[in-house]
Amino acid sequence: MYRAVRASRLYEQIVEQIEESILQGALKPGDQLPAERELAQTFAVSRTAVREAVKALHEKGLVEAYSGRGTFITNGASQGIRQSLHWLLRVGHEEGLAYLAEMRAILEPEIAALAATRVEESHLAAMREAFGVMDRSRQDPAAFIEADLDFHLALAEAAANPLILSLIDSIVDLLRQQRIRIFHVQGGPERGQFHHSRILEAIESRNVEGARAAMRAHLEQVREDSRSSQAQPLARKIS
Amino acid sequence: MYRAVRASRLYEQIVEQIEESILQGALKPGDQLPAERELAQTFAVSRTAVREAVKALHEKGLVEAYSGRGTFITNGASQGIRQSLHWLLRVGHEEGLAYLAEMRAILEPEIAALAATRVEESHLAAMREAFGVMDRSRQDPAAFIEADLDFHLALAEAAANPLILSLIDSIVDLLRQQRIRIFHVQGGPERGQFHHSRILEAIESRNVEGARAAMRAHLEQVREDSRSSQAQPLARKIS
DNA sequence: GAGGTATAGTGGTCGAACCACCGTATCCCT
DNA sequence: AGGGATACGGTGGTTCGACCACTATACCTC
Repeated sequence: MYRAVRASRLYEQIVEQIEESILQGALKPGDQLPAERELAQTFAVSRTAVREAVKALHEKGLVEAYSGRGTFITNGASQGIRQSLHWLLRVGHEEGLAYLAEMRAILEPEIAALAATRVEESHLAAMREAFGVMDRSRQDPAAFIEADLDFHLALAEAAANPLILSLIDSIVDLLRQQRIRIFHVQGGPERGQFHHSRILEAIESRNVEGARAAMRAHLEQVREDSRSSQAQPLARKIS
Repeated sequence: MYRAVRASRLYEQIVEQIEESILQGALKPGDQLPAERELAQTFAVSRTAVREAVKALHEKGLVEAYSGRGTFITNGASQGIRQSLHWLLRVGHEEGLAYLAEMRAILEPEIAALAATRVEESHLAAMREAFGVMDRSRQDPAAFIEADLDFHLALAEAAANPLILSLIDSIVDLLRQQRIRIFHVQGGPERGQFHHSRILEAIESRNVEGARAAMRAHLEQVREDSRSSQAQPLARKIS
């Protein structure tokens, strides 16, 4: 059944060494990686091997290469999660969005609860800012949705769990691309803002149970709006 | 701020075409990808470009290459999630495990709840099997832990949400590597089995609230055992 | 028939060369 | 002296052709 593990794979060793350098702090996000030709010399391997290593690092989201400029370290460690979810969504087609919504329904209330215990002033400021933008953008779907996602992202940051943050970051990114627009249901933004304000208030007053309940109510409303917008597909015309 | 998106990147186009083939069903898991030299001819590019594409697909977890045999399609779409979590854990060091535990604490009770509504006989069989193995392995830490993880995995499968399943699958895989062993706390396995049986019963009788509560209680116990095992680090000696 | 041995095909690595692109320093013209 | 076109060096992207290590299979020998 099992096959002997081969330690070989030259480029993997290079990947590990570079990853180690990042972990040690020798390479920080934004730093430029040495040129491929130089790395090849350093590791005493061909440039091909180095390129494969860089390619792997790129796919992991640890590095970004710009032709003519160089390769730079990024902090997009959640890149891989985003891509995986993206793929799972593609193979899942329509049901995929339902699964994504279900996952949100599980995560977000607890995120709100965590946020209520750990929130700091900077997060509150970001949330208030996003809330304000939404208030001013009831006529601008794109801006409203953008701010909506920012709101949820700030909330996830307040929960202060990098793993969960990465997950929500990926989900938000997917929603941004899919451009869910339950938005145009009659009175949608108003109802959304009502719930947002309740969430914000609960977080501000460190009310754990209140935050959880408010988020649940919010998601419940979004789900119902989503259903009714499917019933009248005209509302989906807006890009 | 933004930079023009360059569509170029030859190998990315190849990646997309192959991904498309997989989505269309022309390539199914287990199938062998055409040889690199052949693909190069098909796409009318150099073998190098093909290799970079294959490398990218490999990093995404869509493909597995064996030297001397060929490259095969895999169904490990959650590979990327695993790697990302693995990386986030590495950069997070010690706290990482706490964050992981927190995420589990959020997900698993809801998974149990979902499972209670969707479970099928095959999942129940898998869970009973894992339960039985644990019962017979109170003296064998490795086997017990393995079965424990299987139990939680079967539960996640019963929840019938592929996104969540991928996540739990990744988390379980990480825990397997990290070899958490709260196991050796006095009476640990017995307490664990008590909770497992309660969870199993709740799922069997489709008791949503009961399943959620039982899982919460289980995780709570694990957390306490984990704390006390840190207090007496001797228990960590077992590999 | 059982054994080992050639063989052909696979992915992995190498090296050299060329391309397209970018930033900058330089030079020339005004 | 100032400002804009230009040349240059460096970077990643791509190509080619060759060789290596490995694997499975077919063949050949005993």
